[in-house]
Amino acid sequence: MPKKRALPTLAPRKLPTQDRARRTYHAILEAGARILERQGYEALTTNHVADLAGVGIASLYEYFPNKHALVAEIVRHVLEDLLADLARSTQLITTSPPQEALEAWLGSMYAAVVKRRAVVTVIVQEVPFLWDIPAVENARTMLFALARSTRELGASVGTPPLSDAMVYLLATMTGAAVLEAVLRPPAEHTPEELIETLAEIINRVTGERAPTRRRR
Amino acid sequence: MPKKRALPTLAPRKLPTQDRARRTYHAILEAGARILERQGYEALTTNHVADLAGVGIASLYEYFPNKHALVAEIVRHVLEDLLADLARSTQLITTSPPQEALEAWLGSMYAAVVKRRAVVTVIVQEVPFLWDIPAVENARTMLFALARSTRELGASVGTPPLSDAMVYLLATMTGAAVLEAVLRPPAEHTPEELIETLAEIINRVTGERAPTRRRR
DNA sequence: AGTAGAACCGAGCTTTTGCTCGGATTATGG
DNA sequence: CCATAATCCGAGCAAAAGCTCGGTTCTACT
Repeated sequence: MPKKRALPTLAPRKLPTQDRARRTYHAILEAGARILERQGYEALTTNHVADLAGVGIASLYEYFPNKHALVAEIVRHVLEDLLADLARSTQLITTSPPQEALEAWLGSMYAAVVKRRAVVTVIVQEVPFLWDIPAVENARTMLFALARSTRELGASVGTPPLSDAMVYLLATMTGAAVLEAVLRPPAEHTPEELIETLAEIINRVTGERAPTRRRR
Repeated sequence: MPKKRALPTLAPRKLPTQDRARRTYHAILEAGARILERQGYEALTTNHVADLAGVGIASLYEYFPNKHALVAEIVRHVLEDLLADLARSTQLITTSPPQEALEAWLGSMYAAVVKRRAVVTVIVQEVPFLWDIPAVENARTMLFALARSTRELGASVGTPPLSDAMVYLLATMTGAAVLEAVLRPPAEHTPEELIETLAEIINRVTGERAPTRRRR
C-alpha cells in the first residue's frame, strides 16, 4: 500500500522576536533563495542552506518545522516582493488612453518578473507543492479580482461588457504569456514587441468590434 | 564551490530487442508513470519503480543509465500519446465553418489533456528538467508550426493576416489556457463554457474587425 | 546439444538526506 | 546582577537514496 500524498506543516514554527534572531531568520531565507535560483530545488538541502546562511543547522529548525515550511516561506517572500513591485508601478500609471495604460501595465508586470527571473523560474517549474502554499492561492485570487475590477472600468468607457468566463480566461492567458515570455524568451521577438502585441490582443478582445457572424 | 547544474544523460542506455525484454522495459515505464501520477515526482525512486514493475532493480539500470533518463523516457511516451490523440481527432474535424472547427479542435485538445490529467499535472509542475528533454522542445516547435500554418489558412478565408508575434502569443496563450483549465479547473465555469469562450476570444483576435482608433 | 550473448537479479555499498539531542551562549527585565 | 527565557549550535542518527557487483538464468542460433 503506497502512502498517500500528505503535506507537512507549511507555516513557520515561530517568528524571531529579538534582533539577532531576526537577522538569522533573514539570512536563512536569503540563503535559501540564492540556492534555489543558482542550483535549483533539488540542491536546496537544509544543511546546505544553513551552511550558506552561516548558521547552525539546528538554528534553522528553530524557526522552520521542516524543509517544506522553509521553501513555502521563501516563495511567500518572493511573491510578496513581486506583488509590491507591481502595485507600486500600477499606481504610477496615469496616462489616460486605456491602450497606452494597458501597455504600460503589462510592461511593468514583465519587468517585475524579469527582475526575479531566476528564482521565479525554479519556483514555477520545480517546487512540487507550489499550489498548496496559501500565499500562492491568495495571489491568484487577488489578480483575478483585479482583472474583474477592470471590467467595470472598461464598461464605464463604453466598451461592451465581458462575460465572467472571458475575464477569467483573459487573466490566466495574460499571466501565462508574460511568464512564458520571461522564462523561455523566443529568439525571434523582442520583449517590447511581445508586450505591444499582447496589448493589441487584449485590446481586440475587449474593445469595440464589428458585428460578427452570429454564432451557432 | 557549489557544483553547477549539470544534467546526466537523458537517453536510454539501450533498447530491448527480445520479447521478454520489451515487456520488462514497458513494465518499468508503466510503473514509473503510475507512481508519478499517484504519488508525485518525489516518490519516484528507482527502487520503488522496479518493485512496482515487478523486476529487479538491476534490470532497470540495464536500460536506463540513471533516474533522469527514466523520467525523460516516461515524459516522452506520455507526450507522444497525447500528440497522437490530438492528431487523430484533428483529422476528424471536417465541419466547414471555421468558428465551429476551432471550437471542436479546442475541445479535443482539452479532452486529450483531461484524459491524462494526473500525469500531466505532475510532469508540468514537478519535473525539474522538463524543458531539457528534447521531446518537449520538439512538441513545442511542432505546435508553433501548426499555429503558423493556420495563419495562411486564415488568410485564404479573407481575414487579415496576423503578425508572427501575434501567432506566437496566441499559441502559447491558448495552450496555457487549456492546461490551466484542466489542472486548476475554476469552480464557477464548466469546461464547455470555457472552451466556447476561448474560441470566441481567438475569434475576436483573428477575425475581421472595425477600424480601431489608430494606436500611438 | 551447446554456446554466446542477452536479460535478469537482489544483496548491499556509498552517500546523502532531513532532522534531533543535549547543552552552550546571549539577551531581558526585575 | 541574577534568573529566566530566547537563541544558537554541531556531532551524529536513522532512513533512504542512487547505483554497482558478481553472478545466475534464459534465448537464439548453429
